[in-house]
Amino acid sequence: MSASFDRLHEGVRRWIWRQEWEELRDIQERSIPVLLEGGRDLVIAAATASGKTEAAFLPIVSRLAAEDREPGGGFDAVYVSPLRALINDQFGRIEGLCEELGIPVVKWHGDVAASVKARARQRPGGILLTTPESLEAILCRRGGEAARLFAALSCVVVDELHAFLDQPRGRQLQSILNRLEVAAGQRVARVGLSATLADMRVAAAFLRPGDPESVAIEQSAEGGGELRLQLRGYLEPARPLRVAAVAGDGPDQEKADPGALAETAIAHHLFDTLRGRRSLVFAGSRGRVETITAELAEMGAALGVPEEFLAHHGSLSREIREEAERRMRDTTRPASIVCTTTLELGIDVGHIEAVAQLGPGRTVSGMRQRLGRSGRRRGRPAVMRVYVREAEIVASTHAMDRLRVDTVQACAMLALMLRRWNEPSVPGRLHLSTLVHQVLALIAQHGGLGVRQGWERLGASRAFPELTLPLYLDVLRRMGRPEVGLIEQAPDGTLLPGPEGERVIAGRDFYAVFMTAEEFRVVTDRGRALGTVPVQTPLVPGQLLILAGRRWRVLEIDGARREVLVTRAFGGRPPLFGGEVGAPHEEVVREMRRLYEGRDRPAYLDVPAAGFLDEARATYRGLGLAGASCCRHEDQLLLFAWTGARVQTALRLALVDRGLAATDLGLALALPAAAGTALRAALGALAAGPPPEAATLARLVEHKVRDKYDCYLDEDLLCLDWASEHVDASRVPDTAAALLARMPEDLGTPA
DNA sequence: GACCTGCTGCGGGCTG
Repeated sequence: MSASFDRLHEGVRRWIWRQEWEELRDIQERSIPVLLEGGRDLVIAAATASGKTEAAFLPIVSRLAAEDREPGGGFDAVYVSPLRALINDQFGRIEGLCEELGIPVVKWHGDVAASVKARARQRPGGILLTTPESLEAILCRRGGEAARLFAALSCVVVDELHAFLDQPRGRQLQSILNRLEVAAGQRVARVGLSATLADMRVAAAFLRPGDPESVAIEQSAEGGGELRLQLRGYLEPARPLRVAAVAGDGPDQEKADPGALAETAIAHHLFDTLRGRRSLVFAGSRGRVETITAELAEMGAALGVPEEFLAHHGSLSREIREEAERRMRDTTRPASIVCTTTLELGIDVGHIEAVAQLGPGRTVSGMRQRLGRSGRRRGRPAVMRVYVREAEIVASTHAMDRLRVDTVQACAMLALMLRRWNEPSVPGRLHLSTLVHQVLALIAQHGGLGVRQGWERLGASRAFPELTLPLYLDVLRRMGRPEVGLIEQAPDGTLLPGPEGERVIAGRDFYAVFMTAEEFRVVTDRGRALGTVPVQTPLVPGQLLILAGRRWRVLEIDGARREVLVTRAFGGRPPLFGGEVGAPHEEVVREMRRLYEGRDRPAYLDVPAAGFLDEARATYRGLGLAGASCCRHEDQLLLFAWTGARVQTALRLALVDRGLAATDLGLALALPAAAGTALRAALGALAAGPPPEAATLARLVEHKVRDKYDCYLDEDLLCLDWASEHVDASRVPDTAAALLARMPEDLGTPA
């Protein structure tokens, strides 16, 4: 077959023959030599379904088979996945191969029976497939056994690596990787698998924070197949007919909602192009999944055709979601799923012909990940349609709406995706909530922790790369305050759990570093679990509700059991899951500016979308933005810094700090029209001075508690942590100077 | 600031 193939263990080669593979895939050829040698960290980047899992496990299993390890001497390799569903998928793929060679494979996550885990603990060996949270639980509950369980550990494989980047969960995993190496008493090779990375250095830095240069990188050359992109525009009429609303008639009232007409037109297009095919529709929010799926289902019902559009998101029950996934894998009949980010990761839903995305979405990497789910078979194009809605322009339309921000943003993101750009990692994030968690976890694992030992594990090890010794000590002092009670100090200096710490560590949800909101379960009168709604959702009996793409009426609410009983009905709206969209990355904003200033129309725009882009450029010129940083719109000044969220937040807070009422509109800051002179003075001062202190600016923000253990931090620590994520103050002077240089002389004339 | 993700051990009752 090939040189790489010949180097594999005989049993592995036999298994490959039996699979009737004609050749090894490109990424497998490349990864096998690196991993057969062992010891080396490696990032494996290749498209979905390109054989990444085998690229990692063929050589790892080969090595284990050749070494003939002592049974029960500890797990030889650990596979970490962000999803239980992925562990179940991978178990099926690895088990057959390992069985052949007598290497045990054990699944370990929340759904696995305690008896299976007990057996694995008694005779640990082979490959352990698990989650970060289960590893956390093993280390915390069985700290004394960790050395025995992981004594033989030679390799850790992290699947869907990009899902951990920049997340509290990723920081926890980095700390756990370090704790595993300490337990093993040796350096353990780290292997990361990902489909969507554009910048391999980010992945390398995640995998081995102290020494990213040493990480090998293998990228597949395959996957440059044909790409079919379209951006479709839909016009939102300014005054939808309100005839039915006057009559007060339930279901029809929905049709009078602003946006319902464009939404219906989008649903019609989805129905016409996707029916009879296999596709995914990324709707952007759970609420929109529900309304679109319900609309598609009703179109099908009106035509009397079989149901083929299914809903999939995080508030639907496992039963409903797995049913949709099974239906997608059934190749005998067509089906499409309307989903949120739930189907962005590698859950197996079979071959997908086309992908649709509603709205520009939040990130370019998300867009690439979604596109990657289509056209997975060789010779098939990847198809993606992006749908945007824009309001009809009438006399009262706001300048920001006339700038057609969604259309221009979607254009910019598609352009950046085609240039293979991805959002980089946010530098300098502290993750103090996760640090608090890891201090408690280390105490739980070892039954106590020396102050110095904690610093070695969390700071010096680079598990928290931005952590300084003084900040670490500040966090410990805060955790030890009597009113916080997370930790106490024994006479010899050892850190022990305080009363609150005992309570937190003993809790069932200690192992996860993210929060879960309280929810009601929604059950049908036939006893079927549909999903959950946030407890804040205002619910009364008789109320109408859309869930799982169907319409329901609430029969009864059982507050004690946190359960809502529903029956089939007509009308209704989705539960209020809540939320707004944030600003895109700076590079996206820069690309948007290039689009406003350019003249060419990308080929992938349909006629209405091209019209939106023309209108956007006309507005841009009309507002004088080609030469000016600021314009007047009615009673507002609009300030365009073209910087992206973190610098713009710093600028806004610096202006607020100087008494100016600045609000963030996404692409621009808005100030009262009368503030023109004061704005000029404030920008002058900011341009001349040193950069403002980010943590001081954060004091102006009220709701900074976001992550699970933020509630234990004081205002000072919270400001540092919040600023490290949301504020880039270093560029405020330059940005202020640039704004000032392009400030028009006369701000008094309305645009 | 959208979306998503995870989970132990024990005691009591029932079955074979």
